[in-house]
Amino acid sequence: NFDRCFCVSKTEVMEKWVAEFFLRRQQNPRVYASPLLSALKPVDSDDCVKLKITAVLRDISNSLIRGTVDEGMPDLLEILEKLLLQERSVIMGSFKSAYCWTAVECTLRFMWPVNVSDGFFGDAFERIWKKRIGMLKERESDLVSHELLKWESDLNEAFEKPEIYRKIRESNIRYNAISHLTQLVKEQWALLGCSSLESEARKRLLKRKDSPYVSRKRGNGFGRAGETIDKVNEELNVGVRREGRIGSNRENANDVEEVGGLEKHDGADKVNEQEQEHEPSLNKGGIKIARELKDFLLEIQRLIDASTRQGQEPDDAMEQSNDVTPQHDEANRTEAEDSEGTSSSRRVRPHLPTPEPLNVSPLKKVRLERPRPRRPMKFWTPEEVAALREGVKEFGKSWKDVKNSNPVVLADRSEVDLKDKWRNLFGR
DNA sequence: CTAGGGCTAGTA
DNA sequence: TACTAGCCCTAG
Repeated sequence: NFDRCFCVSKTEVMEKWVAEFFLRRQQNPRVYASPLLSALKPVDSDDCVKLKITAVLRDISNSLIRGTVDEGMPDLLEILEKLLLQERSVIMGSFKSAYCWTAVECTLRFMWPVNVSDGFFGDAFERIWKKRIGMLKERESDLVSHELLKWESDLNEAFEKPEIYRKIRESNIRYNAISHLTQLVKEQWALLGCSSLESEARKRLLKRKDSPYVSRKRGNGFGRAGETIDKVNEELNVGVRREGRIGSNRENANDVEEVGGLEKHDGADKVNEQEQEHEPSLNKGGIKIARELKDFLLEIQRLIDASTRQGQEPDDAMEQSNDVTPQHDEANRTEAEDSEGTSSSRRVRPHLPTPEPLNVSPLKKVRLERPRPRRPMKFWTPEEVAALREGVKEFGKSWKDVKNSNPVVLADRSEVDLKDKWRNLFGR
């Protein structure tokens, strides 16, 4: 499948995989879905719907991690709804609840004054419930639930009855909103199944194992993988146990938990738990899958290397990649690899150069280049000491404030210098 | 950002 | 060698 993909459009598939890889990672806080997707200008195909869903989920997750539920959230949810409909998925109850509580929370943000007429509650109601939700009603969206309509009438009533306004104003809507959103995101991540790279690795493994699942149609890597993956995992785990050399017994305890598990979780503090769902879970399918995935990634690496360095055709690189530096291969092979099929044992680990250290901090960069020369010794003038005394009298041992209290006289002294001088003057 | 230990150059 | 003033480093 990999080969075929590369015949169709190598870079396109690669871009999608790279985008998907980044979107699924929680650890990179600088990845924001929209700019990443627009940078990759993905074509509008069925494949892309899943990638777009991944992107929207990443945005929602990021928002939840920051703890913000603002009016960008209903936007995201509406986009997600459209994408799910494109995929002909059902809009689940959890989605409706999440949308409802988000809408309420967005309105509640404007209910901070004690009286209805003092704030922007009216504007918010108009904007969110009349316009936004009005449009949902027009197109008969599934997001318009009974719950939502109930809230609409309650909020409407709040204009007339101060006690209802007060009651709503004082309720903890935010908690519910975050809980439902967290639940929604968790479910949707689970429904997305494993990443394209991971499913590709699994497929390749199955081919090699000559499994009955090989002939099964599994999509192109961007299709839904939910229930088939479960079966595949089952098969893999059975295989692993039967072979009895990869994956020690303690790993089997984890087999029960699967990618598609949708157990109920309520509570805003669960945001990070759902993030684990779409992270690569290498203890499940076992070490073997991990190795497959790694091999596969290394193949991509070689491909990129070959095409960028020598301007070679990627397909040629693929062919050649199977027989290079055999002695290196031999040296690095483990017991488990030895007992595998020949096609995999012929694979080699490319010798990659040690990456240059990333000097993110400008301070660190200076330190790495050479040790900073010592500043020349400079005795304190009486003016400086006087300024220090004055500053301490006013601000205490807040050296930053002391320095700011007389920045002209103390221009040559750092906060640490002030502290050191004070220590010299009045002992430790 | 601060506190506190440690280092260095100068001096008795 | 001991002491001091000023500067440096780094944990929290």
